[in-house]
Amino acid sequence: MEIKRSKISELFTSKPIGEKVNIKGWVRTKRGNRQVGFIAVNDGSTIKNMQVVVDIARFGEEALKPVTTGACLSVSGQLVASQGGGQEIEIQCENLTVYGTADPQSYPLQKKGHTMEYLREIAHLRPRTNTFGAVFRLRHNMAIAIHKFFHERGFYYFHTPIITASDCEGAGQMFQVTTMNLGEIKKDGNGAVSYDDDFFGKQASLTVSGQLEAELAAMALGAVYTFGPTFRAENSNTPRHLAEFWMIEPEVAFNEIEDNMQLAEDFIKYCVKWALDNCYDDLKFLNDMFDKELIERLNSVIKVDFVRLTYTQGVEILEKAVKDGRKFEFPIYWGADLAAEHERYLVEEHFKRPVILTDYPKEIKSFYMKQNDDGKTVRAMDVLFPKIGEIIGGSQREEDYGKLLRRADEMHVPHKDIWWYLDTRRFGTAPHSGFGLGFERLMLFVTGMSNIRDVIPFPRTPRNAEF
RNA sequence: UCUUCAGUAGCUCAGUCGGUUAGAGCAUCUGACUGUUAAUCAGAGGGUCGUUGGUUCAAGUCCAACCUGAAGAGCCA
Repeated sequence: MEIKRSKISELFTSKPIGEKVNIKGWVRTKRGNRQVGFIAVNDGSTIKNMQVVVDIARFGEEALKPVTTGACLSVSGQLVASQGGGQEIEIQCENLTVYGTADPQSYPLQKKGHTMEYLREIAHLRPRTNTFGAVFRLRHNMAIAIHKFFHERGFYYFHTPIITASDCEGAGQMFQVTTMNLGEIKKDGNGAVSYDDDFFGKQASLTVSGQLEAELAAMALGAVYTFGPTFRAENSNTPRHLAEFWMIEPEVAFNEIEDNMQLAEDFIKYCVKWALDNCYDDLKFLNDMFDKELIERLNSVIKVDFVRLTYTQGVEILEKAVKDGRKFEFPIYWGADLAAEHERYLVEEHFKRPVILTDYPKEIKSFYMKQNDDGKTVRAMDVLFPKIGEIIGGSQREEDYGKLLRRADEMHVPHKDIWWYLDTRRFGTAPHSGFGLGFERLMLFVTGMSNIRDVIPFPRTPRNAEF
């Protein structure tokens, strides 16, 4: 008789002791002696393994030969309270089918731990480890939390283009998109590449941000957010950068910078709380395995108020620290862009909690940010987090057509590339604000992982596009 | 892109002042064991010392270039 398959997570929740159940999953370990075998099976539904107990006398030693680490099984039997100490329940095996074997000589995952660097080389198999199972379950949950947060607040999920012909944000080097034969590129009279015959009839690239298009949507739908892939061709080799990453960009009409800050703070707290409420088993594993302060840090972030101060105040604190003998590698003065060491000092040493810095000098920020009356600063905001630095960058946007135009000119953004963006300031302009958050940066914080390549299934970095 | 560190068995690493046949733990295989918890115990097999070139009587070890990985910095999210 066929028994309906249960997910292991369901069995651990409902614990139908005495019932006949069926599970399907992959072998993590096998132990035992001549009389009895113990198989730990994981099906991805939870970090917990189901222990399957096999009476060797009944099945024969040969039957267990193909049951090795990595093999895929279907197991039926009675769910019983475990006689051993390591787990609450287990399955007394009555029927065992091997769907797929995994040759132990060549299967790259062993029972013992591996380094993250090694697991990156076998990214096709690393979801089968406890660590990456936990990370990817969390990744899913964070995506759900993001959509729930915005949906509950009346935001619309707005899809901005992946392929774009405008590079106006200046957010970084772009990947070019073309159908031209790179072996025979057509040049014009001046030796410049001619895009007339290219697919779009002009130069096109992968998006570095959906912000400008999200602003268009905010000017109609009121409150929107994007959540999609983003591409940067920067040669950045750090544990915090990817060439392909996912970004969340809310944009809200009538929000001033203060509303924007509140939204950012509420948003992060909502996501962190979601993880604590819905992924505790996985967090506990990551906490015990990699980062002993993870859960404590997550709990603390949802409790404290983020510090809010202006760039000018931040620089004053840093200047005072220097006067008191604190050494920094880079000089600090009003007008300087803050280096990572400066941000870290403010967050980790001075305030010891998340910090939102606002009102930066206009020279070090983008053309679209709203200018303050002092003529020197813009209504930018960066949310700085312990361990990972800048997790959010945002601003109130310049809604004044004339001021925006002047700023675009000063920063050499051609009008012809952003005529559609400028139009929003000509037709029914409104104060509005928004921010961008790198999804994998949030993942770093929530999982406690230390390298961004370990919070995305298949990382894209310079010289690496395997899988 | 810059700086620093690393690359030796399937994995994680040791290898002293350049000198005999390159070692360990885990994994794998064989055997033992009446309920194991990263099971335990005994034994066995397993090496292009990242690549190329150089110095030397002699190179895993010294030098150079390159490749790969990591950390920090820059750029940013």
